Amino acid sequence: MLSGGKSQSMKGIRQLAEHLDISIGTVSRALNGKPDVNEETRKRVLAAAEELGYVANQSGRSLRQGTTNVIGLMIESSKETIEDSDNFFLGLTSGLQSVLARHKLDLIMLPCPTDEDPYEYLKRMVARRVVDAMIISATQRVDKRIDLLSKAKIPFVSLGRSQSSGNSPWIDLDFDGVANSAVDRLVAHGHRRIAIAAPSSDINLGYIFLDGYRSALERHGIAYDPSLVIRVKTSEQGGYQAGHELLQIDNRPTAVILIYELMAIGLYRRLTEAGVIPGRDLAVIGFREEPRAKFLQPALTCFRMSLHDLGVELAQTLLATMPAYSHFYPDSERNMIWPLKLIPGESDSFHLLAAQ
Amino acid sequence: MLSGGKSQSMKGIRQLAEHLDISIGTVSRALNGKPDVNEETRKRVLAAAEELGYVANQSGRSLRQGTTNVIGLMIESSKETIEDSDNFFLGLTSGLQSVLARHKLDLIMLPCPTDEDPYEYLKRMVARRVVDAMIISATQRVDKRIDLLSKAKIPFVSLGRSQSSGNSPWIDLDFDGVANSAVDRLVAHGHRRIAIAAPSSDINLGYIFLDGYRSALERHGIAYDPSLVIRVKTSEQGGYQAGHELLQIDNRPTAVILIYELMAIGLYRRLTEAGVIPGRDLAVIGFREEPRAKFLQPALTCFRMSLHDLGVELAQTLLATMPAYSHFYPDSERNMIWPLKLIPGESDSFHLLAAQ
DNA sequence: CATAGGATCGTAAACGTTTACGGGACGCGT
DNA sequence: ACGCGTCCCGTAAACGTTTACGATCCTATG
Repeated sequence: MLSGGKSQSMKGIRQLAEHLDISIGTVSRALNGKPDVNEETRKRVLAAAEELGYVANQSGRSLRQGTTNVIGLMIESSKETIEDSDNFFLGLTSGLQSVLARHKLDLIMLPCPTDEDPYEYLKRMVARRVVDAMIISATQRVDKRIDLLSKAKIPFVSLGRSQSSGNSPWIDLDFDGVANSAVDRLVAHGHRRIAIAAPSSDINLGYIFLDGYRSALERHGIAYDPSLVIRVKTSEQGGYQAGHELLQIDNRPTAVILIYELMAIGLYRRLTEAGVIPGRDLAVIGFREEPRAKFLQPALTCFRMSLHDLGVELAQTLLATMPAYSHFYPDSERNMIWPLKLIPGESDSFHLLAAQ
Repeated sequence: MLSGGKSQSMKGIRQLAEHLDISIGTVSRALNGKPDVNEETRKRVLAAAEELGYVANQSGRSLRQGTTNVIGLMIESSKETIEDSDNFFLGLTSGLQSVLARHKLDLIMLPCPTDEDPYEYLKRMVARRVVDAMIISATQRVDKRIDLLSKAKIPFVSLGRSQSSGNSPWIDLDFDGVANSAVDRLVAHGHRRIAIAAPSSDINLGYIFLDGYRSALERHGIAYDPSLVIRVKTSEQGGYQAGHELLQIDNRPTAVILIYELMAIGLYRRLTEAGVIPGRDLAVIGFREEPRAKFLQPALTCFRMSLHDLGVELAQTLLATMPAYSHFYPDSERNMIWPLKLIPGESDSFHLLAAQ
């Protein structure tokens, strides 16, 4: 046949094989780096595949070997977590992909529709066998998704620990540590009435954060005052709202800890409206990398981390639980508390002791 | 056999079939709503499937019918567009999914790694046949991806028109209209020196936006002054930068048009630092839904849109080009300019004429 | 009663790939 | 000459599903 067209429509491995006058089995082995194939012919095969633009059909491959080479990152836009912005996930994917790419694994994001139950959504995706493994975020305090994945024996790692996590792998931000050092720092500056803004404690991070706050107060011999705990959403609006409620507390606190930096923007605005100057009349400490808060004035004292690095760690933790890849990451921790770094600003720099 | 366990491990349609003592073909037809199956047995099948938690293996299904029932949304984090920040994509998916769900189509997001060429990435995904159709964003002024998809006969719609789009479907924001009415409005307030901040014109939206700006000036008999065009990134930093450059233009402009609302936050900050009050000393008009800009003071005059609705429209436009679904959307436009609504604020409310 | 035809179902091929298995060619040592 | 091992390759089965086709049963009609 003379129609050995250049970039003709490439149907499948079969066409590629007869174009090369080689059996289809050999072509497959050549492409997949299997042994038992002459180095000479392997080169020919690879060249031809490149030229004709052949890429293996994913369905056929998955069907045969029961694996998809795809890792799923489930995302949802819940307004109670600090993980629901495009920036957060795009930051993560960068780190995730840098690891996954080494193993020829692809990452896809699975956005759970707002009107669907996350559990049911995940169930569907898992049953369809569209991913080999999962990364879940916005972990709830009790999270059925974890049981589901465990039972289905789908490798996974959750961003955020949960009561449901038995010995399942997770990475969680160091809410406890952050709450503690925030309190420590404020107390060292002379503050005794320290408010805190956190989301509803259905979300585990809210729970842990608050727990760290309470234990830190106790450590300093400061009585826990429930009226200083402000329940708001972790958004800019939430910060505005927090500022509003803060101003109405009698015997106003002299400092406030925010669970999410983004809230600081709203908080500043509300305070400024009321003539209260952040950093002079009220100390503020924030939390988590948030580029949008970068320009605040006075500069926010906060805890930061690298989303990219977190992504890297997540990927490694996940792969370590997958038999086919675990040997690459022999001493990866199954659970991990992700540290954050204090970035001193001026929002909490005034000393009450000196001022009084 | 007595081991008709409840939620035993469900291997496939075969197990389901012999559990029901029905042929595997009938089960398949029953599940897929095909005719030629007794309504009675269909119910039995559906019930059993539900009970045993059977969901069709996606690979087998895709392989057979050459379709995946998955729509891909390609995303990348380029810092030059207005589509890569905050919750743009999460906002879109909400609308997209509300339409796709009706047809039992799933949406996945395909994040292009930052170190990979978007074109190559897309090519890989397409060749693998992992999606039936594509939605691409951050369209470039010339965009090879469009040729690729056209040639591969993969249905797609692009958010943003391009020189490369022949008669391929797209939806684009009404940059032209926005630029025109922004200029109109400012001119009506007496402004003659109107600056504009936009990204590099490799990005098509920058080009179109600027074009609208120029033609509007011309319409009003105002000479186009290149020194009033500020090239910055479409971020908060970009806005800050824009403010900075703006202050250094001699014979300072009295108004500025921003291509992206988020920039307003940075701009306000820079202006305030310099003692220039937005809305009094400089008129500002922004563009695009951006919740973070909601609290700016003075309130930003801007153009807004619903991301959800845009997602709906994108999905419909896409489905209209897919033979299997086109009859659902008979009179869907192939190309569309997405209108934005002017939300008057106070950032441009002062009249130069009155002031002088 | 014969037959047509509709309703319902079973059978088997096909989708594209990977991989276990076996076979041929060749080299080497005995 | 024979046996054995190595290297390379072809053959065919298998993955789970859908669907074209044909078979069976039942009913209505002539």
